[in-house]
Amino acid sequence: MSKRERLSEFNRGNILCAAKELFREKGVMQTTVDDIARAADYSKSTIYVYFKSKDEIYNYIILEHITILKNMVNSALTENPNYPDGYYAICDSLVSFYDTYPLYFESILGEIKIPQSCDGDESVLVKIYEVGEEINAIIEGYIDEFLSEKLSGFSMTPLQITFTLWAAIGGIITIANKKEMYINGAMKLSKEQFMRGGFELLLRSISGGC
Amino acid sequence: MSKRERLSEFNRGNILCAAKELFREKGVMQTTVDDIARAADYSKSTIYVYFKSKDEIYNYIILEHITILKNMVNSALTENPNYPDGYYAICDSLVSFYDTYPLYFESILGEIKIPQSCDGDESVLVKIYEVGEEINAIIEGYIDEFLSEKLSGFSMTPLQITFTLWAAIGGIITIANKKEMYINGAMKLSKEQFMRGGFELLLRSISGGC
DNA sequence: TTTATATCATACCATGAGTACGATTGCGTG
DNA sequence: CACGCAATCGTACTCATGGTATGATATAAA
Repeated sequence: MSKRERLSEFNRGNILCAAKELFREKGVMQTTVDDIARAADYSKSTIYVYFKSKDEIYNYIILEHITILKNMVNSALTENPNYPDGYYAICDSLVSFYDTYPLYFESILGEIKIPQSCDGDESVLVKIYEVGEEINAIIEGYIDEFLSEKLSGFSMTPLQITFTLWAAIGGIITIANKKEMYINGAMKLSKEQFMRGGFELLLRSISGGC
Repeated sequence: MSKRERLSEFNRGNILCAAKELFREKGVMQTTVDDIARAADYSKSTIYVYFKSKDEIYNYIILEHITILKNMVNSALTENPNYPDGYYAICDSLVSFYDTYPLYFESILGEIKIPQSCDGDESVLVKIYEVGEEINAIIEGYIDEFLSEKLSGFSMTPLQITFTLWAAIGGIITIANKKEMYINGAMKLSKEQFMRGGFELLLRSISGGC
């Protein structure tokens, strides 16, 4: 990598870092491009040299976080290779990811809401997609290894099960957090207890059955 | 209701109707208040006589749609009072709601993303919340009636099960639609097949078990 | 006819994304 | 050292949009 490229990476990194911090502090919408420029100590013009738009900045941050998530899932399964520990470890990864980066959870779950139209090549979006695929593959491998014999009775492929669980777990975490008050009040449960119950219920659906 | 009030309702209805149509045609973000005024044939000033903000207009439309959803769920269960038909009927209601009103599905699932801070009384938001509660109650009644004996083995209350299923079903529908292409390509399934598989999996989790 | 209310048109403000452009800085090379 | 190129800067702009202000006009009741 040439010196030029390294410098460029350095600048991009600074900008992303400042943006990340501001997004966390005051939310994505409430952060203006001028804010980012000020915090990163560049002029606004320079920001637009390195990124096409605020959206692109956001997408690069999403890429960073989906990669973090991949690593979390990966090490969860490395440390808990058996069944059902691995399953719960994945769930815990997701929960802990939500707790640490609540801003990005939803975007990542649907692997980015494609903004209006994906006209340009938008290489960031492609990379995000690819990391999403890697996460799929990791989980699918686990499902495949430990559940294939139990699942001989029904017709879903490991990929389909993976996707279904992913969707259901994501839904449970989302609701648990959005409706935490309600869960505390009407069910007398902490959101953690609620989620745990949900994960157990789901597990029963793939391992249970006579 | 006085003539004055009736006129007022009439005007509010016209505005909401125009907004609804525009939201459907070009999306919520892409619709400006000026657009709404032009389409409804009022001046912008008048719009702001009847509604405090664009957000409030949006919330009234949400209220309308969550009520539609409540009626759909209700009649689904009236027409299919047994088990497991009722369960699948609820799922189908949600799917069909998504198909007809994709714009509002997500907002309604989390029963509205509370905008920044719910400072004012915001009576619309309260009403939305109440209709959400009514939907909960309807489904909870069904769960309670048909599954209570099967569930004696484990510790979840019907309300918790209702909420968990709601969250999981919502997650599955969301992902199925956002990732329809992927599901078609990598799994060779239509999104309907995928969702059906998911719903069956979930049902197994509450009815299965030896 | 007077008065209150609803509606209107128009102009305006504030914010924020993104652009234009000319000035400046600073490094590498002849 | 001097030149030139590329990065960076600052400022001032455009444009879109939510929301407000204001004073004019219409309409219906008293």
